[in-house]
Amino acid sequence: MSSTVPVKATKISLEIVEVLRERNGAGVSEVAAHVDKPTSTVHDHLRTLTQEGYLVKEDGEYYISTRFLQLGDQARSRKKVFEIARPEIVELAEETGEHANLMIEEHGLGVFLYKARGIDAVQLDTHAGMRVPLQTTALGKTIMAFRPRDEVEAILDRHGLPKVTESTIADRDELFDVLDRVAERGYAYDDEERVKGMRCVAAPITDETDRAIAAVSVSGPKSRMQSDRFTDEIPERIRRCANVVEVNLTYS
Amino acid sequence: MSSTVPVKATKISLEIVEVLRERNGAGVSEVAAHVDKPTSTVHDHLRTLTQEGYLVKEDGEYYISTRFLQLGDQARSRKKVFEIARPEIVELAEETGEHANLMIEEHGLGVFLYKARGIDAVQLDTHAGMRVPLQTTALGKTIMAFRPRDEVEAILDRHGLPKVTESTIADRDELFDVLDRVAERGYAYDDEERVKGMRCVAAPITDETDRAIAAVSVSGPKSRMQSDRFTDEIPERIRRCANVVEVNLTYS
DNA sequence: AGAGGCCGTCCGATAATACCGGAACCTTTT
DNA sequence: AAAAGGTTCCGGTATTATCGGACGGCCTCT
Repeated sequence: MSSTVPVKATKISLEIVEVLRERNGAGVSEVAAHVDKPTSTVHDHLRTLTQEGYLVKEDGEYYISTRFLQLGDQARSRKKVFEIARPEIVELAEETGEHANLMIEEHGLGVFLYKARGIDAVQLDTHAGMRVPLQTTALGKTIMAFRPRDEVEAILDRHGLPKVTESTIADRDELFDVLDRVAERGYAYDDEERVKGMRCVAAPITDETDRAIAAVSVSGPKSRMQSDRFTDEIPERIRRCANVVEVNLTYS
Repeated sequence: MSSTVPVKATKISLEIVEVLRERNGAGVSEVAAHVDKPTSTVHDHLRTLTQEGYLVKEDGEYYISTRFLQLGDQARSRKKVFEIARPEIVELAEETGEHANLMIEEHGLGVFLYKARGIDAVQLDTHAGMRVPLQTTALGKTIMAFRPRDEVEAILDRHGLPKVTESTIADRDELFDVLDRVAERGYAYDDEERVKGMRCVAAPITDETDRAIAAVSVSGPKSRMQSDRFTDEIPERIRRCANVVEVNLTYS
């Protein structure tokens, strides 16, 4: 479980940063409790990270600093698919009035690269950079559906199939059945599998070899995601979006 | 110079990340040359950071991963001023057609929190999270102008007054003269002090005690930033924007 | 106002481990 | 084919991260 790394001190620092993110700021002993280390050790790390400018200390609590903004921004901008897909995602959100998202896979997890909000979009817990198990979203499922089977198996071995809501797919065989259908159809659904009351349609963005490099989606409340709109209109619109991005990717 | 920290290994890891950011990806020996450490050591750190998901390795080169996106996003969203100012900044950009920016101070440096592009906006090197010495921008100058003098002195002691272009203020007394005028007037100018050919107007966002917590600006090419527009119209518009944000900040 | 508890910070000894040289390995070049 | 340049692996050693303990500040409760 606790994978061994060459530089343990770095790992601890990163774990501390992660705790600060989860808790949205914390004091020394609070962090210490969560990483299971003495306060003196945690204090050493917090001090180091603060001195280097990666944390800020505000009235006794440590917080993530905006130093990470530059890093995150660069990591994202490096992805050609982001730069090309962004305007299309914005348009998708405007036309549908719902949330439109862009996801990539990284280290076996789904990463929300970008999110645009349409006029009717409900408040949602997704935010840029969020990581989720691939099989819990329509986005992730389309990505898996357009990847070689052994690669998908390797990802599942690494991250398992955690159950997020009652409807999350938790069985490996069942998942592969679903993926087969997604591959045939060309788009995937998510019916309250990650968030209760929310439905989602996603289509892959593939390269020349038909391998998924990203996925786009539209998601909204179940009440609005029904009948023709859910089964034809939106899938059609999303596939068109994905296609435009694919074409623009090849000419750049 | 090389400040001493409690956990040196963490510092080295962070330096390596910084090198990868600057170079936008690099191999082991390339990084090793820049941090002045043997390749074996650098390799240990790169391996650790990659295993923990903060870097990705693509055909022999290491890159910053989108893991940082989540961290940066959270650091920014935590700032009330960002959430409140963002829509105003967008409007500012739309109305003027130029670049509109939001800056805060962190660890004695100016941090671009948000940037909106108007229809006429020229391509610029600013991006979210970018850090600059305060005195090199109109934004930074307004922030300093609305901070107590001893605090400004401390910042200057820490970061000095690096010269970026020929017109950058490099003298401490001269800077304080400028800051005094800015404090009187309520807004600051930047005439090619950071980027050749670019002019900028900025106004502070202050709290109840008249201390600057952020600054907003509009920047554009010298050709369009002249006469009345530069001396009255834009300053007036920016101050109004800053004011709206200030009011909204107190009621939240 | 005083006492007690909690939390953050500092210090120093020691055991752990980060560091680095060197060797093996892989890939590309000539 | 072999050399060059890069990356990865390995293990000894000296550095250093770690952690217990002590100090001091702050808030709370009596």
